[in-house]
Amino acid sequence: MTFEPLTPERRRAMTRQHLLDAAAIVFTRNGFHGSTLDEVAATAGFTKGAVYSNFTSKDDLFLALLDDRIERQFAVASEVLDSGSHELTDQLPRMRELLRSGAFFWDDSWTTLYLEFVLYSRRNPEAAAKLAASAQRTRAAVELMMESEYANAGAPSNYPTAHLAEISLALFSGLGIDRLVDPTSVTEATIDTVLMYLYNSMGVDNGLPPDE
Amino acid sequence: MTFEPLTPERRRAMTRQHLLDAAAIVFTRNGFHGSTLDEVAATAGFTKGAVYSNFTSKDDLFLALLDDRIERQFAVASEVLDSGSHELTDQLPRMRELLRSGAFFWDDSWTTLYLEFVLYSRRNPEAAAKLAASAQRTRAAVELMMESEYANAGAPSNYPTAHLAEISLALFSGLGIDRLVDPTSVTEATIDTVLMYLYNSMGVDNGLPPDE
DNA sequence: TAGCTGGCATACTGATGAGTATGCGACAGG
DNA sequence: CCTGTCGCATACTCATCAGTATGCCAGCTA
Repeated sequence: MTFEPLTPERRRAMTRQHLLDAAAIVFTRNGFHGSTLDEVAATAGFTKGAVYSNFTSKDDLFLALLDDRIERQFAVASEVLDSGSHELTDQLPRMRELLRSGAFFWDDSWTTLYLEFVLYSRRNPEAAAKLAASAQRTRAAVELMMESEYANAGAPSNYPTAHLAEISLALFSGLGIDRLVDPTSVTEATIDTVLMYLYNSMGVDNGLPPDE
Repeated sequence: MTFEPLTPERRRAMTRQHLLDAAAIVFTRNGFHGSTLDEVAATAGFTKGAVYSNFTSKDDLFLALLDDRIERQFAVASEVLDSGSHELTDQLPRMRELLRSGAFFWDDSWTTLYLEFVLYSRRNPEAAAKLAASAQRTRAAVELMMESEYANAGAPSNYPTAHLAEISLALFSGLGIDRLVDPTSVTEATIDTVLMYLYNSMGVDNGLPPDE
C-alpha cells in the first residue's frame, strides 16, 4: 500500500473504479437490462453525469466491467498459485483456498455476474471475443499447471491434459451454477471430493484405459 | 399422432402453446428484459392481446415457459431411457444420444434459455423454487439410475452415488456453458471421453480411495 | 337467424430510463 | 486574484414498452 498523491488523473481513476465496483453490485443484483445507470451512479456515490464522463454508454460500462473482472481473476489466481513451492502437497491446499475464495464459482455473486457476462456475450460480439479469449487463457494456464504436476510426480498422464483441464474447469463452473439453483446441493465436502478425485486420477495409475 | 377435433378449448390450448414456443425463441434471443411481448406475440402469429388473454403478465408467461420446458425435458429423458434394456452396453449409447439431443446442454439455445431461467430465478422466488425442485428431481433420477447400474454390474460403488450424480450433472452443464463461451472448446469427443470416464469409474474398482 | 359469449385485435396510457445539453464549482496556470 | 478547463451535477428529451380498455368477429345456442 504505497501512498500516492491525488493528482487529477488519480482522482478520475478512483471515480472510474468506484463506478465499476458499483456496477458489479448493481448488475449482479438486477441484471444488465434490469439495472439503471442512475442506480449504478448512486451506489458509487455519484450521479449519471459521472458515468457518462467515464464511459461512452451502458454497454461500454459493462464491457469495461468485464475487462476489470477478468483481469482481477487472473491476478488473484496467479498471486495464490505463484506463492510457495510447486510440490503436490503444497499445491492442493492452495487450490482449495483459491476455489473457495470470492473470485470464483464458490461465490454466488461472482457466478451470477459471470452468467450475466455469458448471456450478454451472446448478443455482443465484442464481449464474446473477450470471454472466449479469457476462457482459452484460463484453460492453457490450467493445462500448463497440470503438466508440471505430472512432470513433478514423474508419472505419465492417462488422459490428455487438454481434456482434463477443460473438464475440470467445466466441472467447477457447473458446480457453481448448481449452487445458485439449489444452495443445499454443493457443499465444501463436494469440492474436496472433486479435488481429491482429480488429484488422485493425476499422479496415480488408476487402472483406467488411456483416452482414444 | 391421434387426431383431435378442434373444440374451443383445444384452439385456446394451441394458441397458448404457440405463444410459449415463440416465447422460448424470443427470450433465448434477447433475454427476458430485452424481449417485448409484442415480439413474442408477432413471432407466434398473434398480437399482444393474445398474450394477455392467456397469461396475466410477462412474468407469468416466463414462469409458464419454465414449467413447460422442465416438463418437456423430463418427458424426453424418460422416453429415451425407459426404452430398451437396462444393460450397461445399451445404456451408454442411449446416454450419448440423449446428451446430444436438443433438449439438453448440447444445444446452445437450450443452454442459453436455461441460464436465463437461472438468472431470473435469482430475482423471483417462485422461479427459484421451481428450478430447485427440478434440479433435485433430476439428481434423484440420475442417482437411482447409477445405483441400478451398480447393482447390474454387481460392483460396489467407490463413491457415494449422490456425489457422483451431482458431479456428473454439474459437469455437463459446465461443458454446455463452455460451449457457449468458446464454441471450439467442447467437441463430441469431449462428451465421449467424459462418458467413458464416468462409466469406467463406475463398474471398475479403479484403485481410488473411497470417499470420506 | 338473432343474440350472446369468448378470444383475440386495436388503440390507447403512463412510467421508465438511455442518452444529451448545459451548468457550475474546484483546481490549475498565469 | 483572475480565468480557463475539466469533472461531475442538473435538467431536460424522446423512444420504448408493460399493462389496460375497448372493439370486433367467429362460432355456439335457441
